[in-house]
Amino acid sequence: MNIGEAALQSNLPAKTIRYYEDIELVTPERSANGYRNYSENDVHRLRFVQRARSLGFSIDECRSLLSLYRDSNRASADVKALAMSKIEEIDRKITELGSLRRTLAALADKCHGDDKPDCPIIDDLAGMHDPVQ
Amino acid sequence: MNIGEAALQSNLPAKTIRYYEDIELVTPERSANGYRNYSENDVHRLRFVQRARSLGFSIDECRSLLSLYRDSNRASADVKALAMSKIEEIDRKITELGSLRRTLAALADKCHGDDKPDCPIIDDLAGMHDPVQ
DNA sequence: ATTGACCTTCCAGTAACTGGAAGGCTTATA
DNA sequence: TATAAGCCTTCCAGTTACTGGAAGGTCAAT
Repeated sequence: MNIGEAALQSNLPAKTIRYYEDIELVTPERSANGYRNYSENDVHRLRFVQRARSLGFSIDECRSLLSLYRDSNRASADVKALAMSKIEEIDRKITELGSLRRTLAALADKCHGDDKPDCPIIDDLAGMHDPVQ
Repeated sequence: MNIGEAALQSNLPAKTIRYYEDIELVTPERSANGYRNYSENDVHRLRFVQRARSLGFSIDECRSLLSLYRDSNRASADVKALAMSKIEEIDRKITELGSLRRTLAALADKCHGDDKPDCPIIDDLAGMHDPVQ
């Protein structure tokens, strides 16, 4: 099938699919007219990548997952390890965002948010020093 | 002062500071020998940016914040609005990451993680279809 | 005079696309 | 048969916020 149909079936923009061919992630055959010709198998792989990407796996991790996917002898432990390290990464990010949020919320809370220039947020960013310029 | 000292005082790599000049975020004078010459004021601005960046503000948002900072007539409401929208953004990200985590954890939980090929994580990514090649 | 630490510019690469231009192919309609 | 719409192609450039490295100039101390 042409790239447009593959895009519909994989829920990915055609541009992205071309990009995936560029980086040799999913490489279709070509039809006589030079159009990309995606097999069912290719579309499976595209969908696979689409799901993995939306779960936060990087392209490189998708590459690993795809080769684990293709390799019927792979151990499920390998896949689980990838997933677990991804979970840890997510936990780190959530913690970081949480502390970011607390800081910002504390600042916003102190700021009266009216039309007067006095602003604790700016003061904090400025390190409580004299205003610039 | 030279860029090295400005780097120390602002807690930013020299490379990054040069980049900030490139994009006209913080633009120092030059000494006779062509070296960048950072004033106290410049360093304030660098620190300001460093703090704002570490709070998750984008470069463009830093630009807005800097001009609010410089403008003694700005309303604190403007700054608060920026902070609040940043907080909402953070909340969205945390929610997203949380649901990602739940999905991955559920998958990892179902996966026995041994040396056998049967793996629910891969099966899910594959959309439970036939394995690809 | 020469080392070493600092500074300069410029070029290229990162991640993962996205937008747009210029042009070829296909299919339907007038 | 002409042509228009809607696909498809490649290639180039831009995005975000830096980071690395090469080639070379400057400064301070020995």
